[in-house]
Amino acid sequence: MQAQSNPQAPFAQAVLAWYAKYGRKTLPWQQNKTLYGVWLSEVMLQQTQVATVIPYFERFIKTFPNITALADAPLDEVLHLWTGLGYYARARNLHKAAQNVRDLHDGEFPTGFQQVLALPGVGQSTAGAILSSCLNAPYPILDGNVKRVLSRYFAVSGWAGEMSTERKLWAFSAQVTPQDQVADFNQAMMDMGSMVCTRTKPKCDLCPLNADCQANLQQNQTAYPNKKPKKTLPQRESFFVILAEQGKVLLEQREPSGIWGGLYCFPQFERKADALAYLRAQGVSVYQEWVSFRHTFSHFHLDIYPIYAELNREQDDVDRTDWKKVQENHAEYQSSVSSAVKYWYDPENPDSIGLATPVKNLLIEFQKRK
DNA sequence: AAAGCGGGGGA
DNA sequence: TCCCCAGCTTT
Repeated sequence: MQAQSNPQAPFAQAVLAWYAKYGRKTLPWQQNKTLYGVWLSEVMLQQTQVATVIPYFERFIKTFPNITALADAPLDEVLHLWTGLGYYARARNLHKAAQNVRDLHDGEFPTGFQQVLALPGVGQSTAGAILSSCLNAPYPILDGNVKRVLSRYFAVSGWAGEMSTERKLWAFSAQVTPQDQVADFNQAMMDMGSMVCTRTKPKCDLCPLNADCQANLQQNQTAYPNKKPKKTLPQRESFFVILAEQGKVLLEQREPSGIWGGLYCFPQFERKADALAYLRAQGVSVYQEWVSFRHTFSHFHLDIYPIYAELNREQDDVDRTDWKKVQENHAEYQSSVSSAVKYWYDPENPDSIGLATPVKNLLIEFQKRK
């Protein structure tokens, strides 16, 4: 989809005039713009607000100054730097995309819309955002901020998760996007969405579009965009076994896809009896139950019950086949983190691996109690 | 406690 | 083509 309006359109004029006065112009990825940096920032900004992204972006650029450096890095290192940002599939796709650019595009980030769109983790809006921001290419975008501005301005009814509503919003975005100054225009739309056309208490008196905004004229701004139909989330529970020995903690790497894919976690059990059976198999009879807490995903609540136990190898003579395997895997880890299934993590001397937020917090709790 | 936020992948 | 999935921050 290409932008359709002419550059003199009043909508774009008003938005660009607002941007000149109030828009964001000093974000880290707006300085010395490169396709690599803008792509990285756009992927981070999916599902995540600007203020949260900034420190992560700075660390990434410092560690991986160019896309080849990112492609050549171990995935564990990428997930490590992503720890806390959430939606870890984004990090796996980012790494894969960097390798595609290295292997298929000679290490140069592509400039054609279809080539950019083909990169894993890049959809229509992100591709448009990258090429418009860096090259002023006239592609419309449709992130959450733009959706809010447009659905209010045009009084679009229907939840944006429905295809028909999504199509309407894309058509409106294409209609209002000018042919010139697209980088500033798209940035302005995102800035207006986050600074003026906010979800609650929109500052319509400061909005350059207030005279023609349907929602403002009707004084029912917060009716748009229509809310997602809500359903009660199912709840599950999980018992996290925090097994310690000599200040180190046993972690396992999760499957490459699904929840917390590729991240390292404590051994997990759906039932308490299974967690205790596991401990018995390790020759452990004494354990502590730490206070449970809830971690909420988009589709379910997870009630986490941490069970802490210490292993003391000197005192027990139980033959532990599993234990030997752990030791072997630990030895293997010395040469390559990614081949490790299980290993002993030393919080005093942490490795570059990805950790889910509850795991990271429990490791902090573990250190506090030591 | 609830809402919000882009894209991948499988039905 | 549609529907389901995912993790954290903000309100």
